[in-house]
Amino acid sequence: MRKKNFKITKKRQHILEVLKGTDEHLSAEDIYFILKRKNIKVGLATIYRTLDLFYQHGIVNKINVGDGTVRYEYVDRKRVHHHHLICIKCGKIMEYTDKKEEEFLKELTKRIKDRYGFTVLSHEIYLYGICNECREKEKS
Amino acid sequence: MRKKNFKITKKRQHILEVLKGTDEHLSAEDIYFILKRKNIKVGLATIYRTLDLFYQHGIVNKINVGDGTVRYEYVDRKRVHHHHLICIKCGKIMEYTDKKEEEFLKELTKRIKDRYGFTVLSHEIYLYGICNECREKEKS
DNA sequence: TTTCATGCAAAGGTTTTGCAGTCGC
DNA sequence: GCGACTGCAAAACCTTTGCATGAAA
Repeated sequence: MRKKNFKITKKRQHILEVLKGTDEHLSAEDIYFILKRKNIKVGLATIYRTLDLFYQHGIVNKINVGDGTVRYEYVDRKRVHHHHLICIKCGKIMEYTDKKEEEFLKELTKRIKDRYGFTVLSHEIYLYGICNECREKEKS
Repeated sequence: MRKKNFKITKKRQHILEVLKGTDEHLSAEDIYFILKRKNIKVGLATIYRTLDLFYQHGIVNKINVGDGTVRYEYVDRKRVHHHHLICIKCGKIMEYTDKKEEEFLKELTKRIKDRYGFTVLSHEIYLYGICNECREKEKS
């Protein structure tokens, strides 16, 4: 997995650490400011380049909820596969897991292959709606 | 559905027609050039504004496959609900439908509500992989 | 005739790129 | 020392906005 010509530098480690240490879905700019607050100076361009590198190597996932930025999350191989809930009121992104979904997707992949000749390699599911907090607020 | 202060102009009709007349998933720029080729001159800004208007009124869906643009598709109420297959080689976007998926999503919506208190209102599923044509090409 | 729609150009926000300097191995 | 990494600033890109003009009801 680790191609040659791929150096593990301090700055890259810092970026990875930020991603590992949060359950939020961060944009490049988010990471830039988080590091800045810790007095770690990394240029935005470097962050973009590093995130792309990580993505090419399967170290992070891209999340695209249509808010004008690409967000990233660390791929933790010890965790169950998950998907995302996006609140259309406050924009919060949450993760969910569902056992039956895994089974379903496995079957779906097979059906897609049979019907369309398309080989599914990965999937993204986004569920849009109203989160608990926003629903409570609306009541009042 | 049709709010007041919403005029049906020639240009808006042209834009809608383009969307109705294709099974591709078009960006604002795509639409701009398609109209241009037909000698119909509509400014890009107008297309963006119109697409947003259509979106607000549920006339079109947004598709976000992470290629740096937002794409749109006409919401045909006579068609079954569908989701998208995206080829990671050629970038082609295809649609698929799956009866069992509909059932599954209905159940999933209920489980999400029970477990997370999150009310699902809509969903997007993107399956990434290799399309038939690209797989054939790879063989050779 | 009043209100909304449009075009143009400018601005906005995010991401990428060129290049000179720096660091890791 | 060489090749890869970084920062900065500029550029590229997609999308939005302000404003004067034009079209629709």
